[in-house]
Amino acid sequence: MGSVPEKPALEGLEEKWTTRWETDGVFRFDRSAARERVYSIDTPPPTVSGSLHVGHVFSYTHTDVIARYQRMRGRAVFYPMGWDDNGLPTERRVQNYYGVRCDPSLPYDPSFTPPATPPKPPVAVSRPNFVELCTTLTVEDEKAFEALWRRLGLSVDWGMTYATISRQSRRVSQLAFLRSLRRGEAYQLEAPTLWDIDFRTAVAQAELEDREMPGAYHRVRFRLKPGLASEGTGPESSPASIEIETTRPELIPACVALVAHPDDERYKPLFGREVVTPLFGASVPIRAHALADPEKGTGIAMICTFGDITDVTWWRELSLPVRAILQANGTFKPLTWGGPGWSSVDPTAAQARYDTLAGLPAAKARARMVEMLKESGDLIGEPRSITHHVKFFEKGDRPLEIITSRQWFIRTMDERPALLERGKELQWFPAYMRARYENWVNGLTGDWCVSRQRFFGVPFPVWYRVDANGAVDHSSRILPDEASLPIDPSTDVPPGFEGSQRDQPHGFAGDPDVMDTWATSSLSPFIVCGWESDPDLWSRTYPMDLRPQAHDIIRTWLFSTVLRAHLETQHLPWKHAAISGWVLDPDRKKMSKSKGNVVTPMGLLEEHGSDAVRYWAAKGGPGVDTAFDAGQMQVGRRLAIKLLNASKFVLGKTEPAGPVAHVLDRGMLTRLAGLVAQSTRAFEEYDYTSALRDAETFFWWFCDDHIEHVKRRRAGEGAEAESATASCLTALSVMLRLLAPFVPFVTEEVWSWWRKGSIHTASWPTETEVLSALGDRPDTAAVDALTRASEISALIRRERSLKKLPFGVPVQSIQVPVAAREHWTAIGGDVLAGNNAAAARITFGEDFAIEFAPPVKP
RNA sequence: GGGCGGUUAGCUCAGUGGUAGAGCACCGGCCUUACACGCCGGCUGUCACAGGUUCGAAUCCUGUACCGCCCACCA
Repeated sequence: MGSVPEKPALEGLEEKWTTRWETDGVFRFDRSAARERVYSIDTPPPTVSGSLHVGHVFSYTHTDVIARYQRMRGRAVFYPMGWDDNGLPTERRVQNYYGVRCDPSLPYDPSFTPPATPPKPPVAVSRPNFVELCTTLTVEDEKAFEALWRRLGLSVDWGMTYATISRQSRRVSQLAFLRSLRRGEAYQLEAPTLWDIDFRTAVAQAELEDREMPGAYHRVRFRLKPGLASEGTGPESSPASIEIETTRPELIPACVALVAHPDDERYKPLFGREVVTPLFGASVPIRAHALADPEKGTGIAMICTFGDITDVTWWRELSLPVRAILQANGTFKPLTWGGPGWSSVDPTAAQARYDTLAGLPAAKARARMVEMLKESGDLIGEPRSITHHVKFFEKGDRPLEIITSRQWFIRTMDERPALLERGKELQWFPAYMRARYENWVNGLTGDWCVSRQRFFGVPFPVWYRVDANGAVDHSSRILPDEASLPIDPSTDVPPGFEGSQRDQPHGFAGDPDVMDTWATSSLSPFIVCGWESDPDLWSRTYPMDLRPQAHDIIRTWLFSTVLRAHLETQHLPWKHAAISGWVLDPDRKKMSKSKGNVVTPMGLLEEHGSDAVRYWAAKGGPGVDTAFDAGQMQVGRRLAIKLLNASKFVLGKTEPAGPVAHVLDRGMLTRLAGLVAQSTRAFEEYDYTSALRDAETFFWWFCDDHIEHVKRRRAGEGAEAESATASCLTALSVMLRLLAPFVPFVTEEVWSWWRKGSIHTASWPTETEVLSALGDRPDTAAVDALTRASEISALIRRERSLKKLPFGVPVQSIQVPVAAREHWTAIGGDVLAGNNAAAARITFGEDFAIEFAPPVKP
């Protein structure tokens, strides 16, 4: 136990208590707790290569408030912290930070050290060297992140941090993958997939975003080939040519068909006929498909392999051939016209034209193509400028292409009905967020592509046999033992082979790809709860209680976690999902770096104090986007200061404390008991916002109204003074605990003045506990008296204020409204003492009336 | 185009059938032996709009407008 300082202050509380909490192990998870007593939280691992911003401070505070509440309720809180260091953002940061680029063909250089300043152009390093640099840099980032979280007061168990690239994460990711592979949920396929030409990797549907781009419609003429005489209904029904509109004329060499709606009378007679592509002279059929929109363009479209995902649908459903012209880096690949698959009525001309495109990226090829179409007269009119939405990788800079490649997928389409069921089982806070999830599940267009052609990630634990010709036989997989995981097939050698056989005839080859970062993140409950590695921990923590996260990653993290848990354990990974909103600028836009208005979180904490920032954050309820508001932080700071001062006052007299006998004290504690019940109910519904608001309102009322009434009585002696002393102490203890989840530093500080142990492991107050001071029953009559007392004091203060009289001018007489008469004996003393009216003459009447002492002549 | 939220005081937001609220801001007072980083008081509204249900609607229903978000939209 400490003592009450002379001049309590907030400065330095963060350092003092974060240190103490750490040394005392206040937030250490109790590994011996049974499952029923555990409350486990699936913390979002922030991306370490980005920087933390105000939005993180906001949403992580929400989780911490809940964690602290649950801990005080007696739960063993399992609250680990993760770092998402795996994936593209880290790769990009490492490239810029060190001035390197990864070249997987290079051998590992154990003596490599990065240049002091990033060179231009970047120096090429091997994949193992690159991964080392990623690891080095993320460790630095993680330290900075942890420092911020500690300063904010997150009550995580810092002995349980995890990283998504850690050995355990790689092991879990690979193990879950192998299990999925065994069950047939994971499969490999050579198929057209969305492809980022800069990162040179496949991307998944969940990582797409639309951006508005300028574009142009080009009207292009395709000559119709003569049909069989028996098919035509007359010469007038067979035009000489068909006009299509396209925004991507450069893809004409990849055209494999034209398509119109089956009911479109304009094109009905032409289905089955062929056209010749302009410039390249390839014969392609005219086909019918319901996805063709008669309203768009000329109502007939060209199908290319592949211009967009509709092309992929058409290609698949109409069983069309592939004519791929784009390569992985987004440029036109060299090819030979007249060869297999590239027939032309004039191969020489086609080749000459194509050769001017080969090697060009799409945008340049388009310009060249327009020139050629103009020359040949196949372009009708001028291109018509439009703006349209184009799919981008969310981290990418150029539009996605669709490229055929070998990728790993996890079956999701078949699971959609079951996933919708899981979504209904999950308790969402706020409830309407479920709709986001259901929209996403219903809108899925394909299985989840989980492979990425990147370097810093979890490798697929797969090797393939290499045949006699040195070609990789993807159908002949070699899988590692589960016990050997994690492995890296690019450096580890499969059982029964020698390292020298890598990539040799009759040898083996490692799968070159790494997993989508969500393929690891989706396993966060498995990673933290010790799936298949710590059965004891697993049995105490899984399924988890809470997934806190922001709404923008429902389609990625939440969805994929539900999917993986569903596939692996056939149930939900957690009971509750608490979805936080965003922090908005005052102009209602999402706060972002590009707007130049991001405040650094550490700066915020230093300026306002952690409790103050947490106070602001806790005012934003689940799912509610909240404006950044330094004013609210000031209010939070005032609350913290008030807590110091009020506590100092209450603790200024701790004895003698007797039974709570005075009616105002009984009324106050009855009210407090109701508040405790209400706050507890709110917290159980994740409505921490109400819990804060109500506790705060009560606290200010307690300070400004109740203390002002009882302080003079308390300063005296006897049973009535002892009642005041006892009730104020009870109230302080309860209020501090009700506010502790929100303002942990100041409440801990005050607690330390008079109590042993941390307030954060003290028990959450109960209604019963408060009522025990009142003989276990609420005293409603006392609440009535309390209300009367406040009303009369308000009337007196109002008059004093309107007459602009200092407190020092005593009240001479009061006419008390008769409504208060029955309580007056009990409350009069405190009301008069609190208003410098101790000597006033009291009468009773219909209305309130008051007279102050005449001013003293100087 | 589909879905989800929102619209209440100058600002930020509570309030989900019973007399319109809080904090901030603003204005006017007050050193009252916990706190001037404080206290007291005052001002402030067609509860977006239009219909409907109801004895009674900010609240329930229908529609509209606007704001935001998620998804779809590359011919």
